[in-house]
Order: sequence, then structure tokens, then C-alpha cells
Amino acid sequence: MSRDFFRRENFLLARSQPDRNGPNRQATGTQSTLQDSQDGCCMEATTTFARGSGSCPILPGAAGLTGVGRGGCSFEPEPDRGGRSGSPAPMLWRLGSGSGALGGSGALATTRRQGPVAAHGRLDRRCRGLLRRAATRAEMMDLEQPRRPVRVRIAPSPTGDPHVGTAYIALFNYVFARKCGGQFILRIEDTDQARSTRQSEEAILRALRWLGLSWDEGPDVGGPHAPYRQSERSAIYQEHAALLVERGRAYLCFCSPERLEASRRERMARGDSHLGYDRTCRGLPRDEAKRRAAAGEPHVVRLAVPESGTTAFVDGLRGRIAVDNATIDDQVLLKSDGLPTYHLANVVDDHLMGISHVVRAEEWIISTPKHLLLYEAFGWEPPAFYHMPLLRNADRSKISKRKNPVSLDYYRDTGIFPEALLNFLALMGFSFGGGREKFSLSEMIEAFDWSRVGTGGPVFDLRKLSWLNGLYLREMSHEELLQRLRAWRLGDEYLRRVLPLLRERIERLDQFIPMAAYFFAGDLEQLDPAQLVPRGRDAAQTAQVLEELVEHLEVEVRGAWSREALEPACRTFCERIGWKTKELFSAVRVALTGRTAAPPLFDTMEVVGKDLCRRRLRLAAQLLSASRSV
RNA sequence: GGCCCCAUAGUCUAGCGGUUAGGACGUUGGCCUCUCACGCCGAAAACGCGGGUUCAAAUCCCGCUGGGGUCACCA
Repeated sequence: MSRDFFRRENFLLARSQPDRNGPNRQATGTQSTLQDSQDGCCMEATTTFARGSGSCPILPGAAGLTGVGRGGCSFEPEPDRGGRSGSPAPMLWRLGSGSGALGGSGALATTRRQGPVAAHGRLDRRCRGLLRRAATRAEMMDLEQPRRPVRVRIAPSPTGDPHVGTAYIALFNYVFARKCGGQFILRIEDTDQARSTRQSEEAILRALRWLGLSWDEGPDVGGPHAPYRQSERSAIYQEHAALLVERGRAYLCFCSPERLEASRRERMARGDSHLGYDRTCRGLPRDEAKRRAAAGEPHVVRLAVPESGTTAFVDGLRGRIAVDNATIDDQVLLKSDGLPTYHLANVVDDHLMGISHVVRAEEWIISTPKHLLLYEAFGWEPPAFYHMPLLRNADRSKISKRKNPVSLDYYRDTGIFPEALLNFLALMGFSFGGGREKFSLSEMIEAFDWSRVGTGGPVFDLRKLSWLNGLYLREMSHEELLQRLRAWRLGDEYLRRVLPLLRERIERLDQFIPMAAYFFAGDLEQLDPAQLVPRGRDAAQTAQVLEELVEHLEVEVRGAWSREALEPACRTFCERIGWKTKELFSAVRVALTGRTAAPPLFDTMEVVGKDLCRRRLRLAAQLLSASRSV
């Protein structure tokens, strides 16, 4: 722990904590500041204290004790400087250590309990950690001090279905912005030309709107920093990349992907732990590089990361995080197609758009130093960073579509209310306080504080979500519930899609509901494993085929989930695995409808929808894997 | 493997030096009730391990273990 760590003018230690500390400590209105004194090894704690309470919040029980610490530790209360009765009077406590070790302070950690802590002296060691914690906390709180208007953003990449993780991060950004009276911005990070689609972008916007998270600026609503779609801002990134090259903070790299891959492989074989770019082009003379680029040689722009030193930042949830520059790769900033990578685009846009706080997922922690290096290279002040814990599968890996429904559309289609989903997402890492589990978005905004946000990766538990949803459902009026049902799948729109598929299969109206069950159900109950497995195939085989089909459709049906797209994809799949169409289609039919007799498969799939189909296919596969017979 | 993050019941969490370790989902027993559900009451179930600091550690420090993330011309 270096002294530099404490080199700050003021650490705001505690904010008002109305009488949380018990009768002996009228901490109401307490404000403590910790600062290191000139010699760097003496800490002073100034506390403004309710008059007459007589106890140091840093070292409870220390009142009246002076000079009892061993090893040069001492602390002394300064005489009461007076003040009107009942009003806070400042009291200065000096905690010093002559040994060079940092004098200690229990800081917030010890304010709660009373005890003769100080009487035993030996503050140096035990206090160092406490002090660090206090300082860390102070730095974290300092992050929250308004320096500039609060502006946060959610920056989804439109490369797939609207993801529950996007909603999770969007929620915390939204809540924080509203709490601070700041702005919430939506920016589309579509710099991956190969994977980004407009369709996905629209789906994400639709899903976020469904949730009720509204943004102040975005590609659809515009704003002072338009455009909000990175693909429309290429020139900006190119200019900025060029600026860095000019300054010697970035350089052109002509290495082919093939050579890079070979080099990486070779080092991996050698057991080398450094698998990053080998910096071949870093030493290229600037004019030579320019010449080659001008001649049309394909190249990228890389960040010239300092070869020594460390880059550190204060994460708003975890405190100080430091990384050796030697472990940071010379990250590509501009791809050979002229588009930026996330790292460049994100930093440039965050700065240009005046983003004050970056609230994003934990997976970005390790690239934050790169971003900091970029801010530094540009000469910009970086925003504050808050890395939210990652949502997890039941096995604690990062939440993924293989192991969990992650599409927001799935939750909509299974009749989860947006407010319940939001509430549940909030529960993943945020504690309302008082054991309260059910709360509205506006209540969350009211209660929000970063100190109530945790750091452990929460497992996403569908059952608890369902329970919570039930709470919302039962609180609704009949009328409200009726409206919700209609808006879900009992409205004309959906029924009009179902009817054509069933009318030939029923004779009386009373047969409609029983026949149509799987058009409205979420997870199918009572699937018969025996019916799932085609004659001559076994359960394990079928399970695998169904899993693979999901993957296959993932790749093959990128556009609309339509009969036209599904049929050829499924037929191709049959050829690939060597199953007769009859075999596959019957297994799929049972998996999706629970029956052997049903309307045409692809029409059914289209109407049931992508996310529910996916889910049912996986569930069927799981069922087969679990059942050893058949 | 290198680096980084994290660690209270099966799961989500409260806890910020002294608590019978609290709440919720799930599981489970009972009550309510024609049944089921809802609701209500009860039960089982947790501080990963080892050191250190302290009169006192779930809480502070160190180490270990475990889990996760990340090492792309993806974000």
C-alpha cells in the first residue's frame, strides 16, 4: 500500500447517517474527512460531531485517551472548540504513527460498536487495512461527487436477440440517471459489420421500450450528439485514430491475421503466457508506414501501450483496480475495414457525448485500463466506472443462451410483466433495504445508492422471477389483468394467426382451447419421452439432434422466424445428420406441441415464435437426456 | 496458463468488530379450504479453508482453495 494511494486532499468518509450508531454516538450530521498530513505518515480525522457525544467515530472509546498507542501511535482529541448547544461542534482527532507506517483508523468499520479498541494501542497493522478500506470507500464516494452533469448510456451491439443482460445494465444506468436527474443515452455499437443487423437493433429498441426504460437521446429520438449509431460515425473515429498515430500513441500495423495466428499458436505451444500481439510493427518508421498505407496495403491501427508502469482506476463498486501495463496488449483501434473496434469507438463516443459514468458489465473490467490509456492519450478526463456483476447460469458461468433463456422476447412471450422483470433484475445485485423484495422502478430510483449494489455474480433464477411475477399479477385489478392477457396472446392479432391453423382440425368451438394449448403455453408439461424418439433411434441420439437443431437454426435462420425460412433450414439439417425428414419432424412436432398430431410444423413454429420454440426444443432434449429408458 | 474480479443456506440477499447470523425463492410440515392455488403459521438449510490483528472476527489483514471474467481486425 503506497502512500500515493492516500494522496488526496479530502476523503469524505461518512455522509449523514442519522443515528445509525446507537445512543452513544449521535452521529447525526456526522461528516468526517480524512486527510494525510504533510509527512505522509500521519492521518488526521476531523469529525463534526453532535455536541457532547464525546466519542471519536474513528476510534470509539478513545475519548480522553492520549498517547496510549504503541510503536509511536498516538491520538488525541482536540479540545472542544465550542459551538452552540445542540449544533455540531468540530472535534479533531489526530492519529499519528512515528514509525512511518500509516496511522490507523477504524473509520467506518468501528464506528458502530463501542469498545476499548484504542486502549490496546498497536494501531499500525490493524489499522492499515481499515484505513485502506476507508480510503477506498472515500475514493468511491468521491466518484459520486458531481463534477459534471450525470450522463450515462447503454450501448448494445445489435448482433442478436435483445439480451436480458442488456436490460440488466440498462436498468442500472437508467435508475442512476434518474436518481441524479441526469440523462440516459442509447447508443448503437454496430461496428461489427459482419454481425450487426438493423433487424436486431429494432428488436433491442422494442424490447427496451417494452420494459419501460426510456432514453433521452438515441438513434430513434435523436439528440445533440447525433448520430447515435456508430456505423454512421466512422469519420470521427478515423480522425481520432489518425490523431493518436500523429502523437505517437498509436501506430499502423500491417501484420496479416494469418501471421498473427501462427505467431500466437507458436507461443502457445511454447507455453508462453503472453499471447498478445508481438509488436512487430511497432518499430516501423512512421513515414514507411505511411507510405505502405498510402500504397493501399491493408493495415490496422494499434494502440501503443506503455511497456512499463501500471494503469489504475477506481471502480465505483470495488475500489482500486490496477493492472501492469506490461500485461496489456497493443489493442487494435481501427480495423482494416476502416471501422473502429469497441475500444476506440467507446472511448471516443463516451467523451464526445459527455458520458460522466460508465456503468457496464464486469467483463469489461480488464479492458478498462486500455480505455484509460486512450483517455490519457487524447488528453481527456475519463468518466467514473462502475462494473456490474455478470448474470450467471445455474453453473455460475456467464449467462448464455445455451443454458438459459436470455432473450427478452422469451420473457414477454411467457407472460412475464415488464415491471416484474425489471424488479427481478434489480434484485440481482441491488438490495432495496428492509428485506423488501417487491418494488417499482420509481421506488428503486428513490432508494438507489451504489452502496446497495453488490459485487457477487447472481444466478438468474427463473422460479423466483415467476413467483415475483405472480405477486404483480395478483395485485392487478381484473380489468387490468384482462388487458394484459389481451396484449399478450389473447388479443385479436395473435388469435388471427392461430385460427387458420386450427379451424380445419376442430368441429366445435369447445375444441379450440384444448387444441390450441401449445400456442399459449410456455414450457410444455407432461411431454412423453417415448413419443419424442423416432422408431429406430434412441433417446440420447434424439436429444443431441434436438440440441443441434437449435444451434443450426440459430445460424441458418438469421432473419424472420418464418415458415419460408424454417422449412429449408430444417430440411438441410436432415441431410446433414442423415435423418429422414419424417423422423426429425415428428420429434420436433412432439417437442413443440406435445402431440403427434398438430398443424403443419413450420406454420406452428412460426406462430409459436422463435424463443418459445428454442426453449421447448432444449427442454425436450434435456428430458431425453435425463430419462435413461426409451 | 498469465492477468483481473468475486466468495453468507440449492438460489437471491441483509450484515460494514460483540446478532439466538435476518429476509426472500425453492424444499418441507401444518392451518385455511369441496379440490387446487393464494394466504397464514412452523421446520430443515449458510458465514469455503488456514493463519494473523483484537478482550472479541461473517465482518479487518495475509495466504490458500474455489468460482468467474479476460487474453480477437466481437462487442
